Amino acid sequence: MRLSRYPINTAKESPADAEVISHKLMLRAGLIRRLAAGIYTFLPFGLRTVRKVEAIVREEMDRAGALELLMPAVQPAELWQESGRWEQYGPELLRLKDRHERDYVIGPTHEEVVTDLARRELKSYRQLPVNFYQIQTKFRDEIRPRFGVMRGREFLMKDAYSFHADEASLAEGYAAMKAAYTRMFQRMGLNFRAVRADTGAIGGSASEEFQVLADSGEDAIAVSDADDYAANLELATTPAFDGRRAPPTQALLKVATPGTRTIAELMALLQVPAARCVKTLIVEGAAGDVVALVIRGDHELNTVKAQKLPGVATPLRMATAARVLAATGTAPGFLGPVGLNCRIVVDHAAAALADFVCGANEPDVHLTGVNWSRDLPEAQTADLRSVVDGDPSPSGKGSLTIRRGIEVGHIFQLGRKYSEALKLTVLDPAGKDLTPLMGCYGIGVTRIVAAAIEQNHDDKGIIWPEPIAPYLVLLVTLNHERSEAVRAQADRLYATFSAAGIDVLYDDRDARPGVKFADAELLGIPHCIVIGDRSLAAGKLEYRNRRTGENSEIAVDEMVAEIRRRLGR
RNA sequence: CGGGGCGUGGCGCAGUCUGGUAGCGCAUCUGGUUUGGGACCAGAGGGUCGGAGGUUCAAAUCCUCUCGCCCCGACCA
Repeated sequence: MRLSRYPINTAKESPADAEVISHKLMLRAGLIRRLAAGIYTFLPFGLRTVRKVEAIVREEMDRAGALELLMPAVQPAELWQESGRWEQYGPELLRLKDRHERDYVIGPTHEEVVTDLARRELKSYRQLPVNFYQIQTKFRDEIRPRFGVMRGREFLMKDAYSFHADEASLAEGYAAMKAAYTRMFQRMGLNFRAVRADTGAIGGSASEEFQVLADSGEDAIAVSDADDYAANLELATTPAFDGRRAPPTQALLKVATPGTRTIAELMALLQVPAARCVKTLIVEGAAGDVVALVIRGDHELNTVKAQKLPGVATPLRMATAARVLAATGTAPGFLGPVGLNCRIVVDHAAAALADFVCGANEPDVHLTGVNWSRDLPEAQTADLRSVVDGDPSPSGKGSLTIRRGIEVGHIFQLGRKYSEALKLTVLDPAGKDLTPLMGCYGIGVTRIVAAAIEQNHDDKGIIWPEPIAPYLVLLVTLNHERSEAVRAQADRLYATFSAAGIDVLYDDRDARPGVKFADAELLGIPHCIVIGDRSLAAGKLEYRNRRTGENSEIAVDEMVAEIRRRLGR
């Protein structure tokens, strides 16, 4: 494409409401334009990258044997009522009425539609397993859309749904998808991890997220430095308390700690590290009672883990101050496990402590030199906290680091949630009804574009990974208005690359060199050829590599071959 | 939904406190000079100051209501 015929300008400044680098660069480089909150137009440059991502996704899905189809964005409410999600999904589901006052939704996901399709088409176990996928526009009315297309309300998603006769087949299909996803993200040149994820309300036995590592990511993940263990912080674990702890060396002591309610205040007053203190959190129990959760002072309660504990209310609710007073006789700030008259669950790390500090269940008093067994009974232990940097990996090898990630893919073993709700059955070999198991597999196509930029940029602009670059080669002419030779040479190269099917962008604008170089860097095309009188006089052209910064002179006659060599084609 | 902030040419902002009839940079257009890292000179177009109502001789500026956007949090898979 010739830039002189492209009407979208780049910008030196980015709009004030853009926060993360990918959003700023996408606006400045003219990849997207905002239409409404979380709703964006993809301009030609942006769309080209979207299409490249789609092509890779499609190739790998097809290779894995999945079948592409295209389902409607607008879906009748009846299906959602049948699955129960009309009530469950909440305000994120965009609902609308047609002219006959019939209810519809704009699909945030397609389990209902694909299961409806399956129950109409699939009759026999012989048709299983099968995996249907599509690349299609989704709408989720996010509470807070942000970061451009990273968390938009309307976005492109690849969603796939597999149907299986038994668990073994589901596990096989799931593994095939995991392998396909791994290949896709590798091909896109992304630095990512497959991380174990909470299955949440959807349930099911396995779920992994594909997280692109980036500081701006909205998810926290724990990554092992010694093997491939990686998990969402929501469920990352570290080895449990093994029963060994240091012997007591201090006597149990009551100390006056007036007004000292926080761990930070306690550390300052008693000159003890937070890791030697415990905090006692009172949460609502499932039976109308309360449960005390004991965590080391430097650790954070993990709500996902805590609410999975038997006897704890779901969702997790902290007890009110009044409830705490009624149950313990004292107010939050001076609670401790010693002599506490309710169910106590202790985090493994807190259980491993000796000579620790805690509240005395009396106002303005704490205990020091507290030891399990000696001063209070051993209590039930559990994994209650979020792991922190440096915790040992649960695999026993290496330690964990907390990283930020952008979730670009998520694979699930769904089980029979939707096949049961929508009464999908096929006949088994004995002629009996069989309710298939399902898996679902999502990829945020437009989010990948933003995630790729988060990971591939410098202070000048985007640095596209070759496989998803909107163009592979950029031709930049310098002062072609004054040089017929420059223009002719550039035109020839443009024709050559075009004929060879190599995506080439031709900056043939009547602009000054500085403008063209700045835009070249902003747009981030991997390979740039500069055609100017100066080098042309010596029979050379200039080659610039956006990623490595390489800047070399190559003979005119060799340039095309050199580019092809670098592109491997 | 709670808290905070912001709405002034396409973009970035000043002007608001202390009312006096809208300005700067970028971008765009015209002419000229320039030409290997976002040129310079001269000129031009473009804004009912988010919207509605009110106060006032006079409102971007003060008051009321309202809409939109952004940030933090809660919520959500």
